[in-house]
Amino acid sequence: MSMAALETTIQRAGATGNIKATREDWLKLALETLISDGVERVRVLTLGQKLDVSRSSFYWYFKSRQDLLEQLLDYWRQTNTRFIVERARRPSATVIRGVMSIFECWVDERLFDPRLDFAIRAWARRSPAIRRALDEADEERVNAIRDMFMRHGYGEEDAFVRARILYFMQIGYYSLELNEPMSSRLTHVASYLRSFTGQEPSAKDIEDFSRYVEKTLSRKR
Amino acid sequence: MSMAALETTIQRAGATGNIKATREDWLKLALETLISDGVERVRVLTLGQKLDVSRSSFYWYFKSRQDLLEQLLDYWRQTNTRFIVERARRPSATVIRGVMSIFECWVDERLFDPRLDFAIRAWARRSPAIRRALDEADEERVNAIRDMFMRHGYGEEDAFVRARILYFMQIGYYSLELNEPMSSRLTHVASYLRSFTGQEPSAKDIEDFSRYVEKTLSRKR
DNA sequence: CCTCTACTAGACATATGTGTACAATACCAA
DNA sequence: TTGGTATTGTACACATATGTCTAGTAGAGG
Repeated sequence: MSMAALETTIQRAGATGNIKATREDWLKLALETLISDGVERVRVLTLGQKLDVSRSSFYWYFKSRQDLLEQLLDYWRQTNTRFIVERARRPSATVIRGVMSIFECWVDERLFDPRLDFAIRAWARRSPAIRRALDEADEERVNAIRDMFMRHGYGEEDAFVRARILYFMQIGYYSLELNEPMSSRLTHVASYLRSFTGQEPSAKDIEDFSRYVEKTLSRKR
Repeated sequence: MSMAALETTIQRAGATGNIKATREDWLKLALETLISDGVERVRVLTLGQKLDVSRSSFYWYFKSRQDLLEQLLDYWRQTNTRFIVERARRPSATVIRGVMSIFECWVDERLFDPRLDFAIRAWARRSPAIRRALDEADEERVNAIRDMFMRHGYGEEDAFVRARILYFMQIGYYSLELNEPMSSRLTHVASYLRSFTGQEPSAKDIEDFSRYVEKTLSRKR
């Protein structure tokens, strides 16, 4: 039995009645649909068909489609921004190490899911409420990175510009959806660290980062 | 009478029958809708309502909704990539001037429309055909920028990385939709030129670029 | 075993979308 | 003025979406 199936069983053991799809099943599928297809495709009917469950079940767990969408936004709020800010605030011996901390988010999708972020960006184009939430998140992220640079002695203006370059460049990278293997991406790490900090990374810096990435990939999912 | 209204009159004078909405009216509105709301919202019914015309007129000009969408993609293909490549190929005395040529696309929406590009990116997530077209465009753009760096003596690997940084950073900037006034953006031009080329821009470089931007903004639309 | 409860199915009402068939209309030219 | 042609309107058929109401049903606990 797979982990996912096991979890589902555990969830269902706690429940009492005639359950085919749990609230979590609906939420998880909705999230996957948001990520891969965009909000427009998050539809009660379609989700129900995929879960092999009548639409009316949906209305037991959720007030309406809008209710579901709001919970998807909450999920994004509580995940994607939090880890970037946390990593940026983490104490570091050098700027290089500080930037490396943030880089961890770019190589570990459990810390930052670029496809979810993109889906929210597309959503924000048509919804002022989402737009506001996204602007707040972007500002919070850039500010956290800027503060990291400032802690390492960069002036406020310089730190701000460097934070922007680091963050914008990464968002742009994700926008292209290149699907490069991690090995190719790693070959550029030294160049990026040099550009972003203006300082030369040591061999040990690069080595430690490679080791971190390897460890992360091995215990993936 | 406005320019747009005049053009419309001229167009209509050439036509013969009972015309309320021209083929160009449909295309233009569809493009605007694609840009501001995404493909999903480009709908025959909705467009017809906005043009105050029955849906059946649409089927006179276009075979189907799919037909219209393909023409929107063609429009994007023939505009957004062309000018970047053209500017990147343009002969330049220094790298700084070369990068400045490309920067012209980032400040003049007639050369590159970031919102259209973003709409195509969102579209590509659900359509393999669009995905292919977009990958080709991204590669063509990066290669053109890389070649520009190589013409100014950068090694192939270095030129490639610099091209990516320049391009990714700009796509990321547009993804955030910051809506900064041009004056704020201009204050960072010297820093960007320095980062992207590794060389110091002259006072005249900055001055010339500011003048170009001013000229561009004044004759806008 | 029986009942309560948490969930599910199916029918209904309504809205919005695509695409087709054919009649109606307005303008130009003969 | 008369007719042809290019465009548009109306009506129809069908698909897909949301949300509500009501009658079930499966399984845990008494």
